Amino acid sequence: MKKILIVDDEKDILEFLSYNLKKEGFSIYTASDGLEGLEKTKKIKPDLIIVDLMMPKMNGIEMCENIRNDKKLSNVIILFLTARSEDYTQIAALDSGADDFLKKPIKPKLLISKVKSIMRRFSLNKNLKNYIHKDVELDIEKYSVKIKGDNINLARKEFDLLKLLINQPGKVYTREEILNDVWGNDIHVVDRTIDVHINRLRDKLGQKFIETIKGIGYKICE
Amino acid sequence: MKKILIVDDEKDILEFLSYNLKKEGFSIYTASDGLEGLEKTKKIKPDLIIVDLMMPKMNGIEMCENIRNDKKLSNVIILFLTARSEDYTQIAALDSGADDFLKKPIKPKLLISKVKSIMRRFSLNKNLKNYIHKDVELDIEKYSVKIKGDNINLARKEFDLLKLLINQPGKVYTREEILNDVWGNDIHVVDRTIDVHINRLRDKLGQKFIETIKGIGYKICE
DNA sequence: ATTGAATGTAAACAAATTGTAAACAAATTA
DNA sequence: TAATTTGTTTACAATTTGTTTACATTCAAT
Repeated sequence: MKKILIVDDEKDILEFLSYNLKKEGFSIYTASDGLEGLEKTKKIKPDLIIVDLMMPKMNGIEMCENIRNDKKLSNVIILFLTARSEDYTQIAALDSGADDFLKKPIKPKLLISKVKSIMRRFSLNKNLKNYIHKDVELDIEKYSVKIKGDNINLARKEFDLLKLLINQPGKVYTREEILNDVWGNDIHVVDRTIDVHINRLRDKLGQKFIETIKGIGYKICE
Repeated sequence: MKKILIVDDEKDILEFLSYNLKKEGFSIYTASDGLEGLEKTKKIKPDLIIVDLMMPKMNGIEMCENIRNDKKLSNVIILFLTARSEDYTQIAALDSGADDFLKKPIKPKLLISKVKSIMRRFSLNKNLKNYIHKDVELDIEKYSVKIKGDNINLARKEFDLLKLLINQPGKVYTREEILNDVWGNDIHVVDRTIDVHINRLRDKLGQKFIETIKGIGYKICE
């Protein structure tokens, strides 16, 4: 399910947006200033961020620039929320890396329509994703994995497994989740097979990269 | 160079947009109604289409739907031009597959900014005429390939295959992608045929130019 | 410390994928 | 038409990848 982070200091707007987007089946997260927004972005890794231009602590443009400068977050789509319609503001925002605009007052239908449109556009390019965690860098499109900049070779299952785990470092993935995601629909393998692949990943990525949670599953160390 | 097709029935606007976008180094093509726009889209395969909502013969929304329903054209970006700002118009347009809006009156700076922003997001280099990677040089129009300046002879299928792969060195192309792109619509070949052509390309370009990603496909080494 | 279940790990085996040469078919050119 | 080039299929070898198994080790609960 697509995750949307909404960042605004006005509670009314947060609630209004949350309500309307939840109704459409998105997972909604909120933050009330730029700093919090930045933190949550790192933590949650939303697909889309809707952010108010004018906020205390860190405004939308600064937040946007921060996000765009972080390789790990560079895939997210950013939608600006603004009452202002002056050109210079729009240009400043575009240069900071925003993908689109929503002007206040926001009308629900238009909101949904825009969000869906931009999501659709995004899903066309979804293979461009990169994951970076510690020394390990994963490029989905190139099917390549680097450690400290050096390419290493992973077999397909190893790659898929790593791709899943690195999606959310720190999160424990159960054997069931792993089987469902990496092996797919009709699973005809013993679940010890996972252990073997984890073992091979450890050989290649270092012993401390993946942690075992006994009785549950595996996770990538934060 | 990026190609932009502008479709509008008002001459003033065509000229205004052409002037401003040419100045930025884009190749500009124009059409004055939806039908002509559709034809030129098929012929020119622009990177971006700027199209007026209200036009004679075929309006922007119809044209947009036609384009989105054509698989070969579905990658093009569509930017709507509208004087109206009523929500229902925008929604209809977004649903028909438009990617963004420009509202009249258009301000030059905002126009350039938006076009560049949207181009950046879709920078896939699809319609380039020449590709150069390492020692290999490809001229699409001449159908010729040079290695270190010396011409070599590639069969048509080999050329098409190389053209696809060299589009994005480093990106892995799956067998499916390759079949769809090189063999086209009704594919009547076994996918091992790809391997044979890859093999022949390797004989001609050197063994290290194309890399196999086992279980996935092939890519050109960066 | 003991116990037992869970996990680590190496090795054996099975399955899948690709490289490659050769044969043949189809298309193109002389 | 014949000769040549190009495209496709096939078969088999080589290699890589995936899975299972067996035994060793670890860890947490008792």
